[in-house]
Amino acid sequence: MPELPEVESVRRQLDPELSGKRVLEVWVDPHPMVPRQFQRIAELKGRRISCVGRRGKFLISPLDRGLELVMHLGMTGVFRFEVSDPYTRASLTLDDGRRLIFKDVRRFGRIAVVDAGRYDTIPTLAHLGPEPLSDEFDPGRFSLWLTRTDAPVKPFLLSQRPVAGVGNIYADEALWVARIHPASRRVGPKRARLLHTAIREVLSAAIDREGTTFSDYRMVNGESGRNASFLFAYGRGGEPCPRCSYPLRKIVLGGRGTTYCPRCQRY
DNA sequence: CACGCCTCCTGTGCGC
DNA sequence: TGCGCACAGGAGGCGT
Repeated sequence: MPELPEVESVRRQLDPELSGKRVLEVWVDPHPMVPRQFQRIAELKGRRISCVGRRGKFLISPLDRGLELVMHLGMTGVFRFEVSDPYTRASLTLDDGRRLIFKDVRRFGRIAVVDAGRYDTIPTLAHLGPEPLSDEFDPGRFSLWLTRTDAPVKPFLLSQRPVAGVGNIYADEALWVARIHPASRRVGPKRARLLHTAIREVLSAAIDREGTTFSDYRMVNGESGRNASFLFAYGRGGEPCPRCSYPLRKIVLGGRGTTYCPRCQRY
C-alpha cells in the first residue's frame, strides 16, 4: 500500500507527535508472526524517541542508548492515536498519556528495535538505494545501474536498489511519464535520464497531495491522500491513455499488476 | 551475485 | 446464495 509519498505523509504527522516522547508501555498482539515482524520491540519500553525520519518506505527513529526504531507499514499498516480497531497489532503508551496504535490487516508491517545503523536483519534497508529527492539520486549512476542490469526495468525499480521508495503505483506512473515499457531490458542513458526525472516528478506531486489512497492507506489523522484521481496509468487498465488515447493495458509482470500504454511506452 | 518464483496474511470482488 | 479463485499499494527466502 504505502510507497514513499504515503510514508512521507505519515512521517510528517508522526514526527511532531513523537519527537522527545518517552515510551512507557509496549503491547503486541500475540500471534505466530510477531517474532518476525516485531523484533526486539520490548526494548522500546523506557526509551526516548528523538524524532521520526524516513529512508525509502521505512520510518526510522533514533532512540537513546544507541538504539533505533525501524517501522514499515507493509501493505496495510496504519498509525493512529487512540482508535480502537480489531486489527490493532501493537500499541505504544507515551509519557504524554496517549497511546499510539499500529493497525495492520495483513500483518506485513513491522516495528523493530535495532542497534543504530545495524540493518543486517532488514536486508532491503541494508541495501537501500539513494533517496530519490536528494542529490544522492544521481542521473549518471542511475543510468549505469540500468545499463548493467539484465532485469526488466519495473521489477528492477521495485527491488529498492537503484532508488529508494518506488512501489507498484509510482513505478507504473514514472514509466508512463518516461514512455518506457515496464518490461524493457534496454533502458539506455537517454531514457534513464527521462526516467530519473519522471520518478522525481511523480513522487513530488504525490507528496504534495499527501499520497494515494485506494482503500487502506490513511494518515495519522485518519485522512486519505488526494493523489488517486491524478494517476496517469495505475488502476486505469482499459481506459484511454491520457497521452495518445489508446487503451491502457494491464498485465502481470514480476508477479505484480502492471498498467501501461502499449502504443506510447516503447520497449 | 543476480534474477524469478513463491510465501507470508487477510479481505474483497468476481465468475460460475 | 455459496464456493473458489485472483488480486491487493510490501518484502523476504529460496532455488537456479
